[in-house]
Amino acid sequence: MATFNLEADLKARGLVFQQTDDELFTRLEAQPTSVYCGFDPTADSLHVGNLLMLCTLRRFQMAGHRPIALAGGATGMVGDPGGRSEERNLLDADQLSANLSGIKVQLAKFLDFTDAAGTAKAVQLDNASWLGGMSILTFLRDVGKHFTVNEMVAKDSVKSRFERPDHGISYTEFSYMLLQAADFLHLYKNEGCTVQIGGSDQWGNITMGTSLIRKVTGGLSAGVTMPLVTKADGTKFGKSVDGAVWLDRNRTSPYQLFQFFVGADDQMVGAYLRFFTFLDLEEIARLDAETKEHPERREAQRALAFEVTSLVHSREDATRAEAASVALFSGTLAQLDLSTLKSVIDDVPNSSLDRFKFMNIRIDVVALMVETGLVRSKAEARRSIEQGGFYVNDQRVTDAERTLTWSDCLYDSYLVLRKGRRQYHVVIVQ
RNA sequence: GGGUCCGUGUCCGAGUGGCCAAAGGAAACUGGCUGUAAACCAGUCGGCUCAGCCUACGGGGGUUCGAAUCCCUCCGGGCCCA
Repeated sequence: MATFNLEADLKARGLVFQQTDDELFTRLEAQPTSVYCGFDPTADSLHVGNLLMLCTLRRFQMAGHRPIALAGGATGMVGDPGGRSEERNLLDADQLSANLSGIKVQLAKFLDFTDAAGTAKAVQLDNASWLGGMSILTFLRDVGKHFTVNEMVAKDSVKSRFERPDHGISYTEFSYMLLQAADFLHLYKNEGCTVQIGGSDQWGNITMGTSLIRKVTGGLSAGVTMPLVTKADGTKFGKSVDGAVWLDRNRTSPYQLFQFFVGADDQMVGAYLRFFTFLDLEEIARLDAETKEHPERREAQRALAFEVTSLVHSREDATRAEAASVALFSGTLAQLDLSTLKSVIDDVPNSSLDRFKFMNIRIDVVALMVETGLVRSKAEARRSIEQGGFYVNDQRVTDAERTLTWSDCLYDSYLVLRKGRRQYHVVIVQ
C-alpha cells in the first residue's frame, strides 16, 4: 500500500482528465481522506459504463483513502440535464432499496467494505437520507443562496439545452447541479470527504460542490474527472447487440461479458487495459507491444476480457468463459468431444427443448431462431438465412424452409445455433 | 391566460391530400476481405399465413373515393406576450 503512488498510477493510466487544483494529490499523499463518486440507482445493476469509476475508486482505496459510493436515491429522481435525459420518474422506496442492495453486491467486488480495510473501509450512502427530508426553504437558503443563475446558466450541460431550440430544461433539472453540490457539502461536513471523482461530464457539477464547500465552510475540497470512455470511432462505449452490458450475471452472463471485451478494438485495447484492469503498467506495455506485432493473436483483448470478467464475477467464471470462447471460436465445433461441449454450454446463451416433442415433429428453423431470441421476428430470421448468416452446428443454413430433426443434433442432444460470426445459442434437447 | 410553431420508423431528419411502409443520414444486422479488430465494399433494416394483407407518422374524433399531410379536440414540447 505504502508503495502505491496514486497520482503516478492514475496519470500513467490516462485516468486524470481534469483536476481542480495542482496540489490535490500532494494533499492526498500527506493525509488519507474520503473520496466520493455518485452512482445512479435507477436499476438493480450497474453496467460497464460504471466500470471506470469503480476501478478508479478502488485505486483510491488502494492508496489508503476511504471510498464513498453515493447512490443518488434523491438526485436519481431528478435527472442530470447533461445527457438527453427526460424527466425521471420517482422510484418508490421498495424499488430503490432493492436497487441499492443489488448495486452494493457489485460495488463489493471492487471495493473493500470489510473491517479489514481499516480506515479505508468503503461505505455506500444514499443521498435521499439527507436530501429527502430537506425543506425547500432550507435548500434555497443554505445552497441556492450561494450561486448565481448567471454561473449556472454558463455550465455546458445547461448551455447545450438552451441551444437546442426544440427542448428546454425544466427547473427541476436545472437544480440538479445544486443538489449534487449539496451532496458534496454534506459529505464534506459529515464524512470528512474532501474529494469527488466522476466522468468528465461531471466537471461542472463537481466544481459547484467545491465552490459551495469553500463558501459555506471556508474549507478546501477537490475534484478529479476521468476521460470519457469511447470506442475507436468515438462512439459510445458499453453497448452490445442487446443494449447495455450489465455487471449482473443474470442480465449479461460472464461469457457475454468476456465476449464484449474480447471484441475490443486494437486501437483501444491498451487504454481499456489501463482503465479497467489492475495489471501493472509493464505488463500492459508488453501487451501493447504484442498487439502491435501480432494483432491476430488478440492477446491483449484476451487479457482484458479475462481480467474484467475476473473482477466483475470471479476467476472461475473468467476461466470458464475463456474456455467456452476457445471452444466455440476454434472453428472445429463438430469435432468437439462431448465433455468439452457439455462444459461450454452453461456459459453460452442456451435454452432447452422437450425431447418427446422433438422426436415427433420437425422443428422449423425459422421458428426456433425466434424462440431462442437470436432474432426478433420471423422476417428477421428469414433475412438472416437468405443472407447466409445462420448456422446450425457450423453448417450454413441455405433454405429458410429448412426443418430440423433429431438427427441434426450433436451427440443426440445439442443444437449449436449461430447467427453471424459470433452470436451463439445452444439448444439442449432433453 | 393569449399568440405562435412543433410532435414522423432505434435516433436525427425530409415529406404538407393519392406515385408513402414514408427521402436522406446515423446506428444496427448479414455477407465479402481479415484476426471473434478497425477501415473498406455489398446487401438488409415494421410485422405476417409475404406477388397479398395488417400495423404505423403524439392520443381520440371528423372531412374525403383516398390523410403523415385538411378540420376539431386532448396530451406533450419550444418560443413570444400577459
